[in-house]
Amino acid sequence: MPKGTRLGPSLLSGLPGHLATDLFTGAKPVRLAADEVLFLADDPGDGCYRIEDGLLKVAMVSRAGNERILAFLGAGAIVGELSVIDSRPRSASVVAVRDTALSFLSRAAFDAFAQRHPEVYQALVRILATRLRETDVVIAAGSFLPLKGRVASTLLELAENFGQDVGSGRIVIRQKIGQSDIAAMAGIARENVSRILNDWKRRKLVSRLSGYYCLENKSQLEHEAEL
Amino acid sequence: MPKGTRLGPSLLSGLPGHLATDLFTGAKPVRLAADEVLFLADDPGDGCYRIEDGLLKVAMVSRAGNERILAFLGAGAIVGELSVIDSRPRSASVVAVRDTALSFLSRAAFDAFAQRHPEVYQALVRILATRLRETDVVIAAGSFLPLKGRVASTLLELAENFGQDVGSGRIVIRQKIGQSDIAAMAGIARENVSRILNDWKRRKLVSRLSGYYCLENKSQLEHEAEL
DNA sequence: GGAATTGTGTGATGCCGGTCACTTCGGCAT
DNA sequence: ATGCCGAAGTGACCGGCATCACACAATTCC
Repeated sequence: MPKGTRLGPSLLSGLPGHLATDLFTGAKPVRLAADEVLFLADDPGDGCYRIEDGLLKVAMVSRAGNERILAFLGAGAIVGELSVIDSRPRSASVVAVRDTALSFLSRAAFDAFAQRHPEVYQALVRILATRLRETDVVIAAGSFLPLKGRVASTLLELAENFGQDVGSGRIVIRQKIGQSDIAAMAGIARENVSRILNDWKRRKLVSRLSGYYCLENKSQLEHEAEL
Repeated sequence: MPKGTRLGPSLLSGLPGHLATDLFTGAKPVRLAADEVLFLADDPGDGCYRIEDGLLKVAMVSRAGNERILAFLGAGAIVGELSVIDSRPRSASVVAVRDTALSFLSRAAFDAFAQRHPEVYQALVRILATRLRETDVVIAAGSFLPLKGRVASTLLELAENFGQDVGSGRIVIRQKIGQSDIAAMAGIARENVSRILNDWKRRKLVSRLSGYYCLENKSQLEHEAEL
């Protein structure tokens, strides 16, 4: 029997334990049903949320209706902090992928808490730094990589966040992600994701395990993502 | 005679006055000649810099040698903070565009100061939030906009940072930016920048004022950048 | 002041990848 | 099972943009 279940650690961008619980005690619970929107880009924003349970999708939508997915966020992640920090409108839209439980923290409450516990800023700085590095990688991928590379890169990112190692280097992505989601993350057409994924299935780089995508050969995928 | 010289405010991402001076007193001065590199992506990083004077270019370079410019940073800006925050390697390369004077602050010095003045974290959070929003815009542009749109968007970004209003809505970009720079910022081929810019010259959207590009009609450009 | 170097303009060519138009599959409810 | 509907495969086409290959400024430098 293989080793089993290790959860992606820092990549959910959570705060260190006690801080999170302290900060969000008294936060107002919010529930979202699947496909319900939390907020839209350009909405005014006066608070942030912590994901207690469920899955959210962060995306930008063009006037033409195309969407570019910036991230999927799971339990423990903070979402909507930017507006709390700089009081500007929301920079992206957030929708629940499935039923999700959140805690809402108003800017006022945050500010009050932060006044008493300046350490939150330090934690926030770490979170933002991580996000910044991630988006830099996305920009680099979009600039330099051809289709395959971007898909590989996307798959690896998903594996980081939602991967579960099931022995001999095989990693299952334990979320029902469709190929249109992958397409929107990589910023390419859905049809091409199909073609590429099939090619990789034939070459045993990925497989489908009861509905979930599974990386059979991570290092080879990493190789596809280079240059 | 027109109004003249107003400098782009927050977009150089500086810290509020007294903090910056306090934080960087005792920082070691560093000088870079034009085209000298400050550091390269993946270098280990153990400190950050403040730009006292001059101009730096932040870019990522692909294995194939193509470069994607993330930002130009001028006096007052902080560069290299990410590595100070999370102790990871530099996320991008930085080169001096012209002779530049910097102050170097080691991570140790930063940590020590931050311990005594937790407000720096709050300021840092603001800076990072701004950067995050900027890169989001870049991703959106890269995802949704056609060539012209990206060039327009790039020009407007430059105008934000280095624009000087010279009356009747005309904005001169007071830096010697070549069209290969614009190309690398927009992530497109240099030749196309040439074609597009000429088209816009004919249509009186932009002009060349003694070697500097000048936006004749900002709102029209903004329109080109939409959808 | 010319030569060397660097930046800019413009056409011709080709290909990557998006779009269209289907077919086929897979899950889920009747 | 049977039918339904959304997701996944696949080919044909075609257009936007990179690339190549230069001519032509415009600087910089002896």
